[in-house]
Amino acid sequence: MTTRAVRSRDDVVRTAGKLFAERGYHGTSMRDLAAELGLLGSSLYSHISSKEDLLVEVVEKGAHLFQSSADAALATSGTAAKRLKALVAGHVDVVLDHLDEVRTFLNEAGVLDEVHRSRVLAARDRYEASYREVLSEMKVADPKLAAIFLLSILNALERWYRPTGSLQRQDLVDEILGFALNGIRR
Amino acid sequence: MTTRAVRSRDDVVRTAGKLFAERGYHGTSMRDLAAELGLLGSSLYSHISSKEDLLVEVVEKGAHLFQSSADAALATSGTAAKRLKALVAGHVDVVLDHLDEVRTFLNEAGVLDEVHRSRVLAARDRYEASYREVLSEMKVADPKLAAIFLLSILNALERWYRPTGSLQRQDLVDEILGFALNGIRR
DNA sequence: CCTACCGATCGGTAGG
DNA sequence: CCTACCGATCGGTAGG
Repeated sequence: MTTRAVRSRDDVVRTAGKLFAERGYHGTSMRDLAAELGLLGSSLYSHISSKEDLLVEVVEKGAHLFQSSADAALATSGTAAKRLKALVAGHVDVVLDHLDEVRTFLNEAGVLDEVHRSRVLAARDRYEASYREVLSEMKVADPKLAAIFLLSILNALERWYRPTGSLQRQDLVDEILGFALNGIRR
Repeated sequence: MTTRAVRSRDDVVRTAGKLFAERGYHGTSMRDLAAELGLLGSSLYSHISSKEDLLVEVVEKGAHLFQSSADAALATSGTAAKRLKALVAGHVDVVLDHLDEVRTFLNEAGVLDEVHRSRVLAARDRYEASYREVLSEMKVADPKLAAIFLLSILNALERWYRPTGSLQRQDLVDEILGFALNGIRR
């Protein structure tokens, strides 16, 4: 006899994040998602109410992780340089520990309806403002542009970094900070 | 009487690039594409043979633009620093002048079948190798990582830069080069 | 380039 | 969580 799979709502949301990250929202069907969980498509609707709601939940989880990380980093006592280091280390941790939610947050937010999309854009801007603020404290000439450049490096990690490689997490943080502070002349 | 729209194959490919860039490959239906051209879905098939072929064509156009740009930059005489500047200026030109093909190249290549995807990955690695080579000539400590960081900044332009803003193209190039060479301490 | 289709798949529901 | 569906939309074809 075959056993029926029984899944929690959290299983559904987490697996949705995985598939949205890998194949994109429009590239993932509800039947794909159900199959990944060992269910039939219709069974998903006892856990969630719509595919769109699932995307909202995953993307907002990503947004929340980044904001929590930034809030903690800004609360670090000491110099602004130390807070910048905490911001970068926190960002790296969020990307590497919650890759699916981060990828969905970064790449699929554009699919959301107007209301949710603008909420996500606002969250992103608030997060970026944390970087601008610390960079301002460090008397950087153009904190806005510096924040964009640093976050470009950080957000791109999702596209190339593999934890199985030779570059360890702490080294990665140091390399990014070194590059941001001094460029390639080190 | 209403006039029949008559489109060229190139119109179809260019418009496909626009929609793939904006909504993603899976978020664009052939009827969406046709409507954007003032046609009915079935009319597209006198120009192209499949939706997948359309994606291949747009992505390979993006790959080709970047490679041509790098080849020209590497042919620049003078110092390695000058060649790096040519690489960065060329990349910025490609992104700003061919935004749709670039966005599709960067964000939708993963949708391609195995054969085409690995071809695109190889093209990307060849392009990145141009950066590694020039950075090596400049005696950078870790040319591989420096190339990744610089390209992270360059590829992210697609996500935030608006030509209507106050930052001009040449200033953008200078800012990126300054950041890459010296970091935020300038 | 349009008319008229095709089978397959989509997100989702009713009811058990 | 499954069975049995639903109408809508998908990529694509035949023929003019």
